[in-house]
Amino acid sequence: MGRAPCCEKMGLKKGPWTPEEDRILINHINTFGHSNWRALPKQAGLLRCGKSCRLRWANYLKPDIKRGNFTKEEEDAIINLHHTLGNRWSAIAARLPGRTDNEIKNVWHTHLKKRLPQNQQPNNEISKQNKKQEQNDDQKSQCSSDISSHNNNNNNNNNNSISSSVVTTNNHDNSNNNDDVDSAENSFALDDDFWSEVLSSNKSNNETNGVMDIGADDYEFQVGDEGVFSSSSLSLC
DNA sequence: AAAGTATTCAACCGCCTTCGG
DNA sequence: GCCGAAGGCGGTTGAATACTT
Repeated sequence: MGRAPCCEKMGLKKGPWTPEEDRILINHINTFGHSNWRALPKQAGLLRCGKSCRLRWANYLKPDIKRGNFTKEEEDAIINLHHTLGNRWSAIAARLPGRTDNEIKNVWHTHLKKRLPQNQQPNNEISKQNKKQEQNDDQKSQCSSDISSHNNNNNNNNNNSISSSVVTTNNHDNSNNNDDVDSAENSFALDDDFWSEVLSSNKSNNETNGVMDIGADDYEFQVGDEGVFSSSSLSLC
């Protein structure tokens, strides 16, 4: 039957985005949202396909994106999450607030992969086997995405550190994929514990709103307001 | 200083999944 | 239940930049 191209090839611009295009896209999304990516470029007057707009927004323009180098803690978290989840960058990104899947993927391929000893090279089968399970998990709760989507207003300053203890207990080798599936679930539990722990300790220290200290850096957040980091969204059900 | 090589990262491509008619 | 459109994801590419010789 043939697959329709993602966008009309004629007349649509490709390649790096200009500041002007960025400005147009940001203004349009801030005003109208992005309920329909395919229609968005036309409405906004951009000569881009919807996919390109979505990618630009998701990976670069979205306000809660944290730019700059990855902290040691973040890198450790990525390594451990990758060990657990495989190449499921979006799932990893969902656990690292402010970081995008593309960014994580890049940093993995450019830095982190090289650190692994030969016998710990990733086994991509993990990701395939876990995919269904993860989808079920995601359906049960939007907890992961909530983590990233609820920390608006913290961008730029939120040099928040993810404790390496989040996921550091998976030191088993990856030769047994079935074990990995189980371990993955266990590590999700660890993940949950981590966030609950962070939040509960924060609550005791800072009441409901204030500065969360996780690791070396402070993390500002508010509880309850729409669109901000909230303990209810992080409890991971 | 110039040329060659390596590295980084934004962006694209194509497949898969989801959703609505 | 089927089909097509749209969104989302991971793999890959290639231009820009950094580094080495």
